[in-house]
Amino acid sequence: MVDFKKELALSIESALGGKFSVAEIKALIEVPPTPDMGDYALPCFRLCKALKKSPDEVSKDLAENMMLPEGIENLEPKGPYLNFFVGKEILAKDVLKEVLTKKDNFGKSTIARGQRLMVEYSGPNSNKPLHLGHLRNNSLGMAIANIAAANGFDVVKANIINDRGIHICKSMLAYQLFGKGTTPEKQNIKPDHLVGHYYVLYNQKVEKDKKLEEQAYSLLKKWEAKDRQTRALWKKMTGWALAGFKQTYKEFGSKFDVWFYESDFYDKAKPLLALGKKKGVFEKNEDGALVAQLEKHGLPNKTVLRADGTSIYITNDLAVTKHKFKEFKLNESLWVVGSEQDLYFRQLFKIFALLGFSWARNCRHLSHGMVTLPSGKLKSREGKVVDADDIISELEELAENEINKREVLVDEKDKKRRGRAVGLSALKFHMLKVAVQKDILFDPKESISFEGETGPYVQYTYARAKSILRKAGHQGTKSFGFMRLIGPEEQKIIKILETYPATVLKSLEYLSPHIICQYLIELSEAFNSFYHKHKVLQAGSEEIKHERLALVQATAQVIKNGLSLLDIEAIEKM
RNA sequence: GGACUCGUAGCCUAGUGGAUAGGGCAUCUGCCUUCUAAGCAGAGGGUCGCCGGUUCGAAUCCGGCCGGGUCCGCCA
Repeated sequence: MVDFKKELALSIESALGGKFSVAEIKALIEVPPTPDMGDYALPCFRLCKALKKSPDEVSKDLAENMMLPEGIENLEPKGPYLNFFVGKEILAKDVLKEVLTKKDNFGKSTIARGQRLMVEYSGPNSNKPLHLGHLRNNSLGMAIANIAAANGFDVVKANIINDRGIHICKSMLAYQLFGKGTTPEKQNIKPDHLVGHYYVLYNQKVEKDKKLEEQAYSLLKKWEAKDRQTRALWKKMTGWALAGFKQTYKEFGSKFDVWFYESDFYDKAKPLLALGKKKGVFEKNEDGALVAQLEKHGLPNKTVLRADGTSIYITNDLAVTKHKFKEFKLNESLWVVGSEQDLYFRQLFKIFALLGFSWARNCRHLSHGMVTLPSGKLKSREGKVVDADDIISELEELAENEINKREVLVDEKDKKRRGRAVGLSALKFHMLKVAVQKDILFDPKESISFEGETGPYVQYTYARAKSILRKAGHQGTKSFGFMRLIGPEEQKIIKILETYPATVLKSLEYLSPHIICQYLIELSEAFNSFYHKHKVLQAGSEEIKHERLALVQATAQVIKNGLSLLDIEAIEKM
């Protein structure tokens, strides 16, 4: 595609006699608020001082003196702004040809080629099932991984299972005391839910019996001492939890290339701890615990090893991260984790820097807001959560009901498949469309809709477009002379299509999938307006019909490309 | 108490220095013998938390204040 901003900047630069660089001018050029003001505009405020003229004069003089680049048909000074108009036919041809020849690759770039990026997300504790918070995290992790890959990153999607620690021992203890050797099969319950049941039970029982705390702790010591019985129980229960997670991931669409288990790393931090002691980064405090001395660096100190020598979360993270960079030869590592761990990651990364690892500066925490309920924070300990499996199946069912309302005699299997696609898109889009750092208040009764700015709305737009192409028997556009797509509705779509590649780059730059969501909403709105105003199949002439079909095909293509970045399925029929 | 973060119509939300602050939900009015009404067109609804500052220009940057949230564990 022609880079009109660059072409304009070149012309303006030479008209101004080199007083400003092309890059400076290009950065100033923007898109005016409404189409009647043109396609591009130069605000002249920044230029006027050096030129010793008023911005209005600069704009007027430029309008008289500059050469119009090819494709720019007109220009118009309007007060301090200089507005440019791209030829409608040229724009249509330029954009549609690009979309329809690149197809699935439209919007991809190679700016990060050769860079290996690990995206770590999900990170569940193996003592309870996944909940809605995990689903936001998973949606983000997948979208970020897709967006990075679309820009050339060699992405490694990683999951670290927190399968050891005091919290695991709590579920184990409750099961030991009250489980009577039951199994998920005997209870006919999803295995991770059985484990979660005992975690909640522990927290109920410990209210009345504080001795359970000591018992859980002694279980942890036995575990670290590799006590055979304890390990056997642990293996059984984490196996259940993991089997359950994998079912949920499969249903939700979460994918991972690598699985890390904390239990493989809890005792691998010794060399790092020794290094830290040698460098004076870690010091024993009066109780005997090993503490990272961060206060002189503006952060609170952080314990890295308990006084009794057992590991805590950060002990593992030290070892895992070193392993990650070394074994996977990473250029960068990104942790997709909630904002409640902001301080933790600042401490962790600071420790890496103090230990002298060069990769410390390539660690990044993608912090996201929490999901809260009208009654407040999600609390697994009290069982006050929106369970991931429940909410997924609930939405799939709601979507199936919607299909039932609209269609009779649908094939059951097909209905299930479509219901699943629509339900998941409602859920994922809902959590991806807001800026990452914002908290999301989730009201189970009201939050998820299939109308308005939603995933299903975008899917619906796609299905409409595909339906037209089907009915037209459209085989795909082969020739690219578009002289008739000059109406405001058509031009609006074309201009939005044009900005897709820049939108994808922006969402990578800011690590913000919501930019893609906003884009898809805007494109869908433009297409639906066009759809209502103009007929494609019964257009005035065969030429118009063919050109409009190309526009429909290009719109469908870009919606599909955008949705795939969000890990949402574009379906042929709603 | 300190650090971080958020504050935009009744509710949710976009906006990372530029022209008249965009959308969605809810409310109201129209539009299905015409390519899928999960849609479209339109109406009403705004002290962009408050006060200062920087700037030709501030929802956006800076300072202060107010309000919500999170964190400041030898939990994860």
